[in-house]
Amino acid sequence: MPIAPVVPIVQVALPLPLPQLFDYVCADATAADVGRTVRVPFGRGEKTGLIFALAAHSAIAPAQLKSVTHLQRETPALPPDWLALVSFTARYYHAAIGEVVALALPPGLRRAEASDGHDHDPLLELTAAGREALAAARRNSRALELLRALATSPPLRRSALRALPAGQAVGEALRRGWLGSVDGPRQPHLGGALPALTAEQTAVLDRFNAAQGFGVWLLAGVTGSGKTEVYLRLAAAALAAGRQVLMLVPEIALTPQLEARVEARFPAARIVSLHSALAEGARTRGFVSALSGDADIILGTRLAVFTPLPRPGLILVDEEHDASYKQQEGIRYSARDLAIWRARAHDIPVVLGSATPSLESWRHAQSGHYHLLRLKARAVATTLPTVRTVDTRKKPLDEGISPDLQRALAERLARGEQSLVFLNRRGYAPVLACAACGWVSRCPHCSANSVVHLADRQLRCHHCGSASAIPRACPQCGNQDILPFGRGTQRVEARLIELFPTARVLRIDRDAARTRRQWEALLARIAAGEADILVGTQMMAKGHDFPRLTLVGVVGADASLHAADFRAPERLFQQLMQVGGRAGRAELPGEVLIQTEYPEHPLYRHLVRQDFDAFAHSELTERHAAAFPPFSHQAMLRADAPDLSLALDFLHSAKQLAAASASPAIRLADPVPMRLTRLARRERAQLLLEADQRGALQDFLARWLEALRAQRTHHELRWHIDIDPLEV
DNA sequence: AGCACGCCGACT
DNA sequence: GTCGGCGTGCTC
Repeated sequence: MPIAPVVPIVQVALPLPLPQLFDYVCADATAADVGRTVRVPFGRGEKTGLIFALAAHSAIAPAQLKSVTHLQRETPALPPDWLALVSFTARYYHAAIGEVVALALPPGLRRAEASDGHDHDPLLELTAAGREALAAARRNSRALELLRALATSPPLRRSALRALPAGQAVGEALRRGWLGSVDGPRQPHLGGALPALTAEQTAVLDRFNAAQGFGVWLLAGVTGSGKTEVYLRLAAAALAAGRQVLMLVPEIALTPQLEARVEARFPAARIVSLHSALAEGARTRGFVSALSGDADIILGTRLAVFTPLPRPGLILVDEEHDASYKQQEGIRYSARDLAIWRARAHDIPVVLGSATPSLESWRHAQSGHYHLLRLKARAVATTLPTVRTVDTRKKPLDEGISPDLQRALAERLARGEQSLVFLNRRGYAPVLACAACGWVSRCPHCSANSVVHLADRQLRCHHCGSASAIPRACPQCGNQDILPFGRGTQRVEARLIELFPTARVLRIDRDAARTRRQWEALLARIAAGEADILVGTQMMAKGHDFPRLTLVGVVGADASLHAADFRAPERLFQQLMQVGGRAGRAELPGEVLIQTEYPEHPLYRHLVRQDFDAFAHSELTERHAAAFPPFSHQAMLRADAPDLSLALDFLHSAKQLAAASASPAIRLADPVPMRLTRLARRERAQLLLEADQRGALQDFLARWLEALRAQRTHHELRWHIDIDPLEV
């Protein structure tokens, strides 16, 4: 009996919202091709997919199997651990595997062209000897050896320079005298005088260094305590061991300082920066350079968690509590949680850093699942800012500004110091209203008010972006006296200009800093001392140093105090700690004034004492009593449609379907309209699911969602599942 | 998701 | 008599 030749079958993930892999015949495929991209016929067209596995047989009838049209072998294959990360992401967030691939791969690798090989990594230009020399130098993490390797030959030198970030390469070339006396940036200092460590920092590093392999380390350090220095020391050790470092930051646009600091500290390391604002080519080059093992440090936003790391050593997650680690649309993954999963898979440490850890992480640190590292003192010779509340019930407010704040601002002005008035609401006023008939400026597409923007004479919806001119009279009754109610940054700015005519007032919000360039220009003006009083939203809260800023006034924080979301207090505390941390750096002591009508509120009392532990303890006690996360696990089924009833009907039927098969371990809430029910002409509703055990919830969801997907629904209805939702 | 096929209303 | 609405079903 003749033995049938075994034709290899490749199992391919395709960019479709379907859970399964697709089998294709690929005559010359070997195990080494797993993780490579392929061009395959699909339907009547063609698609690019990623080989996830090789198989000898397929469940699909042989006659129906098509053949791979092109197997891309130019770029290195994605390694098995990367495929495992993608598979896990698909499984955990209940997303289609091909869609996770599309999310995780940079645009340049999502298409596999028949090779003309015109797009390539600059490093590939290096000769074999050059690559070896670079790799050896990197393993030893010795800058001089790397430079020696660069200097061996002009072509090698040129290629190697191109492999460095532009500014750094110019600097290096200048140092080496390769460019003569061309004007360029100042020489980056190599190594040089490292900042001295505080006793706390030393203790933290010692504890970390005594451990090895996988571990989650929660680095809880107050603002200014030198968390970044700890990151850099940890990174240095990983680099010295020839390993790669993945460093995640919430928003790279807001952290050019960190980028510069990393580059200055590791001039010989290849640093790749990855974020969604990057051009397609640059993102792809960064990804490939990490994949090929050339990149040493990968600095990026949440999407960088999918960067392949052939020689992983350390993962850092800065500001781990930040909500921007959770994707809020499409596949709603948490980069912080995936970073932890990856660290476990690679058996390497992951460090979560924050001045105000998420209560999830804090609880894990309390229970011993994570190792807690603390930095309680500021690294520079300065005490923490003093924080006090201003009871606004007893004070006359002038456009929201209390006499206390006014006095404090005047003092700073007299001393030539900077102040920040923090108000997390942009625009002039949140609503325009008619006192005669009760008309208010509603967004025509959302269940929200349209915000008055006096600067460009518009009413704008902050949710859908729709805008219209400010009417001169009430559109409903013709009354001429329609008035803006409430206050935004523009209004406070305007009043501050009147109150302090000699002061230079600068507003910093998303309207003033629409682009990264505008934002950097504003930062430069602040740094150059061109502003006395800053009026800013939460943009101002994130990791920037303002050396001359000594006063932070918080206006209108009470609004978040009574929000329905159980995470609202956590967010408010984090935000106020963070913005308060802007006050007082270097040798100037800082002061924080929080205007409130509830000075006795426990949240403010913890804030005044800057006692995160006590705040976390009281919040966790409440969460425990209510069986909220981190004491339970949640998933949210959301639906939206032109009609609310359509969305609610779907959720009700979904709940019925769930009740039929759910174990008592799964708690199903009732379908309810979302807080902002109407958004961009669609009505939204949600159904909350809870369980004490993550596994039970996951098992149930897998079955339930499969059944839900099999159901046909009204064509105008959209739905999605959100695992570990941040907003409930 | 696309993109077919497949049956019922207003037009050259 | 056709063009076209989107309901349903499949894609290795």
